Amino acid sequence: MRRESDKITIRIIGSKWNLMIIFNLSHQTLRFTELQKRMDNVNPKTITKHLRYLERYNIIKRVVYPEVPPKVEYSLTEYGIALIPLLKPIMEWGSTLQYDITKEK
Amino acid sequence: MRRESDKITIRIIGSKWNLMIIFNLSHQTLRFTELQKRMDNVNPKTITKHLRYLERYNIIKRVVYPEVPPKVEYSLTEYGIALIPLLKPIMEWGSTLQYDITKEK
DNA sequence: CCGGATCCATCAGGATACTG
DNA sequence: CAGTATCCTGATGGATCCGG
Repeated sequence: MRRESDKITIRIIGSKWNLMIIFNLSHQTLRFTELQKRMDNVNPKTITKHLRYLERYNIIKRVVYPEVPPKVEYSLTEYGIALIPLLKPIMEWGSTLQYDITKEK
Repeated sequence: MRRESDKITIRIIGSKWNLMIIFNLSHQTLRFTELQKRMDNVNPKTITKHLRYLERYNIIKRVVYPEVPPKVEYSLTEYGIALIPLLKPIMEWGSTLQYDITKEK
């Protein structure tokens, strides 16, 4: 590992949940429940944990509307948006993955 | 998530260990113990598990030399090498990450 | 030297209930 | 609605030992 920042970067993109959140917010703002629905109805604790983590690194934005019932919207920040075009080529790369069944354990 | 392949891709790059292996092999072939040393001396079980996983997807290559003592070398395949230039921009992106201490929990 | 086998601690995440 | 709290289970990874 060359740089210290690489470890943090790996901790961010090396996480299934973080990636799923980022992808789901990549082209739209979503409320908590909407996001949860798109993430296979994972339990709220898991989502909250990763949302807070991404928020701390200024990758996503959390906007609370002081209403009843409560309304909270999540979206990517400028910084987070900058990640999307970098992730795209990797997904393209992954779309041609070949699973070797002979190495099945 | 748009495609089925995206889920697999996320399972590959959304893993700390997989990323660390790929990075460590990105510019050199390494033997098991050398790789282990560079990965903070993580236990062999963890390394083996992820090496096998990456091997099954043709991302890394495992070459066994029938010697005594045994010698096994790991390196990226052509397919794995193709991932490196795609990962680089993301590491650059991550090098400017800002941690927001006010959102410390 | 390359791992597989075993035992154990930790933790992520599921299920569910509940509140501001 | 947007979480937090609680309880629980399964997977992950550490530590150690051992064999080919």
